[in-house]
Amino acid sequence: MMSVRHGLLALLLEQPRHGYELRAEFERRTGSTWPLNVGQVYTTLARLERDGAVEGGEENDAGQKQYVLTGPGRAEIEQWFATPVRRESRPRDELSVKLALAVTAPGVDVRAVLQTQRTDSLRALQDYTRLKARAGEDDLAWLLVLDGLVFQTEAEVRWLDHCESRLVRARAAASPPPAPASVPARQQAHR
Amino acid sequence: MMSVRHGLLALLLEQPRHGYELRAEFERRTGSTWPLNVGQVYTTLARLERDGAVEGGEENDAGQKQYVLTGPGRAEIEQWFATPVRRESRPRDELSVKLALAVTAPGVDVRAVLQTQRTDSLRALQDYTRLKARAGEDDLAWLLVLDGLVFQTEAEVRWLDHCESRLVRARAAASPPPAPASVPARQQAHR
DNA sequence: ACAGCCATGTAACTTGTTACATGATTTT
DNA sequence: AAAATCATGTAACAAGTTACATGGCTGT
Repeated sequence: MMSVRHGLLALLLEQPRHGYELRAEFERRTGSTWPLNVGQVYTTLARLERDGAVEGGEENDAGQKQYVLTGPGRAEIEQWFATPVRRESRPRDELSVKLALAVTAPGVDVRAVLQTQRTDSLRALQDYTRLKARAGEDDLAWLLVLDGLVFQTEAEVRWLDHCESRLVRARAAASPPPAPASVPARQQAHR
Repeated sequence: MMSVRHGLLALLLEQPRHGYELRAEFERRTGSTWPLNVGQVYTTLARLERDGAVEGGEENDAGQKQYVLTGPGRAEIEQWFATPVRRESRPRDELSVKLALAVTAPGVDVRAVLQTQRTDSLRALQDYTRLKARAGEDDLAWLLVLDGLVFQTEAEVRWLDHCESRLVRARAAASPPPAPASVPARQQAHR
């Protein structure tokens, strides 16, 4: 995490900016996915100033309060860019947790959970494709983010399919003793 | 988010349990990825009790404080299973943000960022494969989680490659005017 | 006796997030 | 004049997370 904190630092690496401008830039780059509340920019800036990463003294020609990176702030953001994002440092994946617990929870239809999620993920995929068509060639950052969403969502759908087939195999192995090879037991087709 | 909260509720759906047991079960299902601090189980249980989702009155035969689901708690967890995890409700993806901002940040070598991340992701992929080999066939939940990590990480690597080629294309389009078709400019091969 | 696990909890903190208040400037 | 946008901020809270305190019980 700390995406917002580091995001703001990264924007300040380009030039001094004021709060409202930071929000606009941040949203322009990352697209309207994950909209950023303006209030959060100010709270985050206050925390950054508290930590000595930025300074927010001087005012603009207009009455706008400019924030500038300090030395430690520059070090922090450079460190961020130089360090890979590790999976252990990311928040727990809610979908993984859900499925891991759904497989043994009583009264929970895992197939239904999978199906609901797949439907929604496929719908999301369509949305992204539509957005990509509308996004111009110019906005490189936004295009990359969108591509990332597409890649992630495609992987999610593949994983859901994979879960389903693994579940089927697990149940086949669990409930009936190995069926005779000659009669390929007709699973009940519907429901 | 709320993975821990809902995770605990899901475990309580199976049977009443006490705090320490909840941690053990949670970690067993989701594997040692994202380890769960015991303290967090108790803070989360306190919040769940505050919200009327669980009740933690009775003590075990041993001196263990058992927690049980309440009606509203049951409703909440069933709602969780019935609702897909939407991308908008997930935390901002730190890697997406990083790359979106890296492409225009001055003095930041995007290729280096991509390369560092790719190296780490590939290493993670190896770790997961090793873990999968060691995990028994029995632990279905843990296997599914691991598969999820593999799918996610593979998608990430593909995305990083995709970003690199898009960057190359964008720079080719930006810096030199379209090269004559007859001389298929030999890109420098190494480094 | 000591190490180590079982077990429960609390204090303190971080980041993320929203709802609200307030005013200036610009557009309609 | 009214509506919208620019602009700054604060109060309050949610969820995650860790470090620490405390005690019982078990095996060596």
